[in-house]
Amino acid sequence: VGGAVEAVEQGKGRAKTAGGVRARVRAEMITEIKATARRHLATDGANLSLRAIAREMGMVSSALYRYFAGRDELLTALILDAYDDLGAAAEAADASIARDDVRGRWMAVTRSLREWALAHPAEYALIYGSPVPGYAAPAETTAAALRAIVVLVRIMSDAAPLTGPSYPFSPALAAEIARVRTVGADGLDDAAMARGMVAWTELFGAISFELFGRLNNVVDQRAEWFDVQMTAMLDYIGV
Amino acid sequence: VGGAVEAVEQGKGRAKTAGGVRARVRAEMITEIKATARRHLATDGANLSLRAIAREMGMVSSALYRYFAGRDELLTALILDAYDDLGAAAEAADASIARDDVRGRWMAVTRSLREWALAHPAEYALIYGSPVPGYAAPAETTAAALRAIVVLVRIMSDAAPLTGPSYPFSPALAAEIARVRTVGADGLDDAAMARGMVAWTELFGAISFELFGRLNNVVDQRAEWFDVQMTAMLDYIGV
DNA sequence: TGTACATCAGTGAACGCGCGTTCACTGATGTAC
DNA sequence: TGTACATCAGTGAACGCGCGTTCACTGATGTAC
Repeated sequence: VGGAVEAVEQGKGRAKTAGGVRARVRAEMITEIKATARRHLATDGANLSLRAIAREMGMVSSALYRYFAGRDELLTALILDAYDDLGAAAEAADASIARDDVRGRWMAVTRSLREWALAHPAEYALIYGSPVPGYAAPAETTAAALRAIVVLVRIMSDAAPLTGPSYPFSPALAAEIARVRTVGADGLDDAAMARGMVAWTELFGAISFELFGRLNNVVDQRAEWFDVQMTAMLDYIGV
Repeated sequence: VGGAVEAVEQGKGRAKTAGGVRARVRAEMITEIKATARRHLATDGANLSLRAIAREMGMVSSALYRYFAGRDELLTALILDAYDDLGAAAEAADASIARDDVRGRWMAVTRSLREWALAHPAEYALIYGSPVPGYAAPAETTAAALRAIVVLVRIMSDAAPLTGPSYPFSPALAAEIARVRTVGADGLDDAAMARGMVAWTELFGAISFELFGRLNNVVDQRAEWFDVQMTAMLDYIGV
């Protein structure tokens, strides 16, 4: 398989390289199927129809089974892509700000998450909305969800030590909070990590409220309101 | 119509009262249809099927059209009921605590909202989850959504004056926040109202995280974690 | 009180769609000798 | 380099389902005189 790719690199279009071409065409087909699926997601929600995707691509629905074992596998691929894309947006936003400007990094990252969600509402709903009925997300998806969160945790970690309100936890809850810290924030104490989790909830709560219509007829100045909330969380965390 | 109901009250089962009986049977049918629909919501999500409901009730699907003009009208009825039920739970929780114990009232009400959501996950998803594809919620539903929120706002109002962090708002955002205040919190200033809206976001963000699986493999001590978050919000608001 | 008529609930068939998945197959492309 | 064989993408038909909504209808219940 790896050899086929090398053949493409060396062969410069000669017939011998066709094996590599086949692999590349296959990858492009998968990309196109997912792109078409994403477009359908936008109008039909998670009621993803393989037949509709095939129809739009001008092929017969059974052909899709060459690429995905079924509807659920396609859904899983879309979910993984969405987490990855969201995570990449967060990383790019973080990288664009000077390391020592931790507040600036927090605002840039949270804004980038909001903007990604606004630009990809259906994909956001897929990963942060109500669960798709009849679909059980495989374990790999929960790992993929970490990517964006790690960026946020690192920012907090870079700003440590943090001071702010703390609350008593049972040993069991304290252990769980400590476990969250292992994703990249060893420098934070339990109380700071807990405040970070409060902010995490506020962040996605705010994005979901906006996207799912909870702000309709309530707040129209949405970018500003989002910034207010995220600034409030910064202060609350103690950054 | 009102006369028919009176006839039932007076007639004590005689044949003449059959008109009132018809109206009551009709109301009972509507209740039963909605109850069946709610049960289906739990397994199939918002992909509510009129045929499946009719089948379970032992009737033919077209018979449902005697009671609801179509699928969307049934969905609307379920949404209105859900908001109402949620609001009633909040009001009951609030009423169970001494008036001057504002912190106790806040905790009782927010807990009751979480518990309602856990007991009615599908209905919660219907009103606070991702929008149902192809369904446009009529304006009446946004009014119904207020009931639970008014309870929270009143608690804050009863605790006024509140002190806490404040942020600069544009005049446009300030006007929107002022408008929110009119639902029953005239005693609050803009900054306090904004903090309340932050808490509102955190509250439903926390419930949604728990219900939609975002806490899986992260936090298992959920009731305690919820209390921590809601206590944090109380302090943040300044109650 | 008794009877003629109107209202209403529910039926059953039909229309015109949709779906995921399987299977035997054709024909093109890639591989091994 | 040329040829025989293997791989693979995509087809088209079929299976066995599902759905919302409309419509003419039957038969029971309620109403007006």
